[in-house]
Amino acid sequence: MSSVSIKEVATRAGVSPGTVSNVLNRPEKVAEATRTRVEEAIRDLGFVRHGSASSLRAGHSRTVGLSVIDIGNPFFTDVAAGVEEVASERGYAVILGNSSGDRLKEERNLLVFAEQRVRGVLITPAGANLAKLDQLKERGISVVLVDHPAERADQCSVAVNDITGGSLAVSHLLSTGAERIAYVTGPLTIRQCADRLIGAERALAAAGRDPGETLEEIAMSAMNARSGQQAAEKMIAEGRLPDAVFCANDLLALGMLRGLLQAGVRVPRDVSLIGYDDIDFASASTVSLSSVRQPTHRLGRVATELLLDECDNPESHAHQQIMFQPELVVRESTL
Amino acid sequence: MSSVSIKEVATRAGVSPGTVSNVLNRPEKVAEATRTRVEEAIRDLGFVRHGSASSLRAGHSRTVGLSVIDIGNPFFTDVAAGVEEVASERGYAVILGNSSGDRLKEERNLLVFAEQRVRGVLITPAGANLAKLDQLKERGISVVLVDHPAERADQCSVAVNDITGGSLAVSHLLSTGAERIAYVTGPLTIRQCADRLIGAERALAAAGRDPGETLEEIAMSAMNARSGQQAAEKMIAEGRLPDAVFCANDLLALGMLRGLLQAGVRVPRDVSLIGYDDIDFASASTVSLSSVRQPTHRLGRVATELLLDECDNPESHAHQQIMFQPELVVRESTL
DNA sequence: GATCTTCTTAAAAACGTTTTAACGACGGTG
DNA sequence: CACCGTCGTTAAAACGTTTTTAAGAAGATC
Repeated sequence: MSSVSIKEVATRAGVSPGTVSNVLNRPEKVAEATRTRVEEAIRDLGFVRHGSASSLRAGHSRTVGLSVIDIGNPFFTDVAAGVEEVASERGYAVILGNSSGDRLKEERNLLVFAEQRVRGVLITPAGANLAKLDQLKERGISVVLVDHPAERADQCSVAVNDITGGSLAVSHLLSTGAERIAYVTGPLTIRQCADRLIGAERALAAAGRDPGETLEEIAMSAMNARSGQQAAEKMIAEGRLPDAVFCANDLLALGMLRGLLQAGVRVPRDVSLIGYDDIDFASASTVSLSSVRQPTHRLGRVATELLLDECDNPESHAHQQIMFQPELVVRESTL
Repeated sequence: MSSVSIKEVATRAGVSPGTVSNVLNRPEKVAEATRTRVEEAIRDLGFVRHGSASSLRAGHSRTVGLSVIDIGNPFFTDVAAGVEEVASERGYAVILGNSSGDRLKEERNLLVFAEQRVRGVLITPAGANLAKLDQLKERGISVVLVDHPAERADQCSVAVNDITGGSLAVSHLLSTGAERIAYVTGPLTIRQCADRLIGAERALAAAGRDPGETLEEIAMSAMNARSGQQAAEKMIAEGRLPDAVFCANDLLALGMLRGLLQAGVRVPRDVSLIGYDDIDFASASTVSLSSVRQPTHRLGRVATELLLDECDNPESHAHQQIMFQPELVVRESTL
């Protein structure tokens, strides 16, 4: 209602609006005495800057857009937490969009971001909306790809090497003596799932095994615990248990674990099991789950730092495609 | 960069800027022919409305602020998903703030919301920042309390009855024959923890038990799986196992489960166990976890609907304090 | 054919800030 | 003593919308 404007602050402090603006944005430019006077006036009147007016005139806002595929997945939640942390530290607000893997929803999120004239966008692309992203850049909105390596050099991206991750997992399984391995995954159209498979095959090749003989793929439509359990039931029904199971994420692995134990299969004695992501619940499960850890929180932090650097130093900024390396975490399920 | 303004759309369509604005905001006020002409121009030029300019002039933005206590907790994640859903449906953007239970951080979030001139704020209060919330309302920003019943009638709130929830859990434990029950909780300064305790005591009283005899409180400083496991280890070290354990949330319960099983305690045969929240992982754990389900997703949806109703129909809007009822979910851990 | 309605569009002011160019005062230098 | 930077401040224009008021055109009525 009673919104205090910069003008009222100015009259109370006995200066011009321009000076108040300077106090707000370039405090070093204004004399000590007047500055404190203005700051007092601001406090007394409870003035808070009108972000819209500010960004209208300045040409850019202090907000970033974040579009994730599934806010319910602990992986993305961790990323989001990292993003929020950095943004908040630097005085930026985060506008959250959840695409649910839906291309249209993602497009709508991008439109909202464009309307809000966000300073930049962090996105884990779901659909093939790359063209839309270029449109954003033409509008002067920087874009950083999260958990998706950029194909081109004029773009920043932060990702984790999923091929390495797949190799780590399968090499480890081989080292425990596995001869037949099942790869339980989501749709192979998902880049992460496909890359982890490639890594798995490389590890087999490096060990002199024939992937066709050693590895069996079980692709589920969803990547949650329910699907994992269904995969387990299917395996058991068919009566051909592998020595080891590699799941494309921890939710699948937790479901698999439950399915196996319920059928009386001992983990890891009968079947070794490894997941991916190392979500918190991986270590909390009864047979604690081996997994491939990704620096999720850092992913979010670094992506945001990259983005804000690109915004604040557009000239000196060098685009980077950062690729983190995943890390093997051995727990009880693969002893 | 090349931001298309309403003016350019106007010239291309051969109308005035005002007419374009009408097409955008009151399409029914403008003749069919000109409207389609303007819409074409908008499409051809790739015009997107400048949100800042719009809210500056209109006096309000199409954004809501959401401040949660811990974005890493699946409970809040579910709430956030519900919020995002409704907001997105109605063309609102969600600005996300994570208070991490820190009072100062929460205050900073509210400041950011105020600067962005959000239309309204959804908040699960962490600190005692109720005064700050009143300041927001004076500024014309509506506030809806989430998972926290409003003390006053001039405020909307959405919560779940934690007293009932505590009763449900403990009544159920009693029905399985428990004589001595442990309540593993976070700090009792947290309203939810305290209310669930009250409910537990009521259930005991209703069953004619003496709370002092039957119930032992174990308060941990954090409410995660690690704390739950520590609580289990402490109980085992002291050598006095209760018949049943009621944990104030599922993270604690999962840790407790792991701690008990590792020590060779059988669940539910030796000790029954029930958690709270019914997060996805509750059903996925090896001994699936009984829990008290809260309508988390709905909590977020309803809170947002309430908020947007208050914004859009300020006159006809009636403040509501909605209290949902929790629901007992019985699984293997309390058979 | 003139006047009056009704419907549609145009023109201009306003929202609250940032920014640029200009200005005055003050010391220091020639 | 005149001149010239420097520093601190101000006045005014601009950002892209929305909204209000006024004007114009088309059609209807007498």
